[in-house]
Amino acid sequence: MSNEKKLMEIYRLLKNRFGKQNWWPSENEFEMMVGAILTQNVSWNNVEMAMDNLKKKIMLNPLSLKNSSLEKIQELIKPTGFYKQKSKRLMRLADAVIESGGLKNLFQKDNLREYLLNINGIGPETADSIILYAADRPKFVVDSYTKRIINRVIGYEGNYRRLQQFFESNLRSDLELYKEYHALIVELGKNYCKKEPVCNGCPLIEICELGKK
DNA sequence: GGCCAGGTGTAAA
DNA sequence: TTTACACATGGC
Repeated sequence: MSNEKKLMEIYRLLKNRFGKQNWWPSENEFEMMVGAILTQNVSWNNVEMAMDNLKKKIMLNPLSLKNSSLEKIQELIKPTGFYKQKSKRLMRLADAVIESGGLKNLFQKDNLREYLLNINGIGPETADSIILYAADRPKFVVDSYTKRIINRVIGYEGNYRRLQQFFESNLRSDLELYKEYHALIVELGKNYCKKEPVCNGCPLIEICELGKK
């Protein structure tokens, strides 16, 4: 089976099992970006606690963050861990949005990805998540689940760039497909294909090559 | 109590 | 270019 067909078959199986995901879970684009930074190396459950704290203090907008203090932000986002680093990252994000003249202008930059990557604290996954789920542009997001699952199921390995190329060259460039595919991979990763493989009941078991080696 | 979670920056080989 | 390490809280 070609890689193209494997990727679509994996998508079909995941969608059949888990249904439509409707990612990203957020009320607006800025909230989405804040969540993208807060979820770095932390489970979404922790992010929700921090988001609630920020909402209660009406902090989920660029100006409020910029006019706040690092100490105040740190207190509110503590549940997500790495709070000293992440408070600075949120501050830089707010600065970038304001400096760009708002979200519309930010998202319309033709060098959006490079612009985001130049913000200290935004790496490839965070940048691509923002591009896909906030700016609504078809960019395939790769995370640790993606690397592990593709390695186990297809036997393909590589760094971020290589994995992203693998998906983008074997899938049609489709906004909704990319959004749902990444969300479905995360859903699978949370339940199966963990570091110690959980294959019992995995929807990909029939095309997974684990154990054939 | 130990492991893991929707990464990133920095330093060093 | 790759690898090692710090960053930190909450759930199971």
